[in-house]
Amino acid sequence: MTIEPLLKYISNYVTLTPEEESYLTSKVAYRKYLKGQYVLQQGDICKHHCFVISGCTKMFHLDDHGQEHIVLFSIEDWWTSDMGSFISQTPADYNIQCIDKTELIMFSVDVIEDLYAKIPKLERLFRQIIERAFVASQKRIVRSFSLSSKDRYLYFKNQYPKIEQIIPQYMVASYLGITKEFLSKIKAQLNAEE
Amino acid sequence: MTIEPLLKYISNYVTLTPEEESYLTSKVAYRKYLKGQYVLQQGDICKHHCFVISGCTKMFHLDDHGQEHIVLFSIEDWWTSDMGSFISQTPADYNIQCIDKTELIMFSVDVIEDLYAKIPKLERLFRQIIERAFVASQKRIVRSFSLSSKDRYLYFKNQYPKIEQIIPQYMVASYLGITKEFLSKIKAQLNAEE
DNA sequence: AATAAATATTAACATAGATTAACAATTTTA
DNA sequence: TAAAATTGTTAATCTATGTTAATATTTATT
Repeated sequence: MTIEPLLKYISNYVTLTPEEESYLTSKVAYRKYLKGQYVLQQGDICKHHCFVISGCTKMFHLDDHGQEHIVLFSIEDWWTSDMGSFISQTPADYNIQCIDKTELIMFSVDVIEDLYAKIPKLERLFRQIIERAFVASQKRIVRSFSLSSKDRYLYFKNQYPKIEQIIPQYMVASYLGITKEFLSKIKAQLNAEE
Repeated sequence: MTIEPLLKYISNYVTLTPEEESYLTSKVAYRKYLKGQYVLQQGDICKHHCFVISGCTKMFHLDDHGQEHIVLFSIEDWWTSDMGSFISQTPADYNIQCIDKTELIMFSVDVIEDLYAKIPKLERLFRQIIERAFVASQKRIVRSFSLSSKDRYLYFKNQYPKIEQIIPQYMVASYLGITKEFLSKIKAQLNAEE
């Protein structure tokens, strides 16, 4: 069954009864996207919080100069949504686009609220997931101020080796907040070092 | 009563019964700090999640070169803690220091878990608070990549006018990720503009 | 009020990283 | 397999911001 990876993911943190599992399964939506398709566009309302079954998405903001700033990559077992837009149902700041053929499990606002009410364990789990995402986000801010571009690249490489394999290099540059040309230079320099 | 501002803050979001309010009150700790005192030091375990009643704190990371990177200012009605350290009881990445005489309401790990269990409304509220903090943190990452230092300063000034009044300028610079000298230059330039 | 401590400014010079533009390599499509 | 499209590299030049150091201003202490 396609939803299996989500149930397995959840079971790492909390134990659901068979009834709870089938209730959850009955409520969420499964959807396949092709490479290049948008799950969300900046300005639209984010209707779903999504769990990635397979594939890869990027979430990015398009600034006034038409520049893309990648905020988040999501691969299997991770989540994606414009949380700000989702929780207040206001226009999104971010685009979410599939970098590969991607399978998602989608939680609508109503469904997620219903699940919180019916299965409090899930509210607890989602709180903990957000807490960890928040911690990671704050750490990224500190790294962006305290590390050089080279060190941020090395950190990324080390932290997300899987992601580096599957995305083009210019997206890594965007995630790191540098130009693709400068990342090229950094890599050349790293190669020269040994 | 010193805890009143916390109850008032909570009442903006959820309605507690008088029993719940007094249970909450019986569980949390109130503490006064003097200017300069540390609530938490990098490397220690963060024992409390704190609500600011009055005063101001800064949370910052000290990097390998001894440089201070300010992650967060907290004034009245806001929260402070090293969330990563608090939730997993591991050594803190951040220092929390009082910039002024500061009054805090402190939630220990045990207390907060007990409150979540006894008053699920509070778990919901805390989830929502974290969600908003996470959204704000992600937006700050995007600003740090898409805006110039000048524009980040203008954003800060506009967003946190109260904080700018009470802290020295070199801390604003640290929060923005620039040197105090460069912030001076930016301000001189802004003054020259009109 | 006088001194000391903390904070802010200014200017000369240095550098990480951006920009531009041309080209090279790889991947996709015909 | 060839052409087109996408991705990556290199090098010259430019710019935002950092560094250093001297000085000025404000605030706290005696």
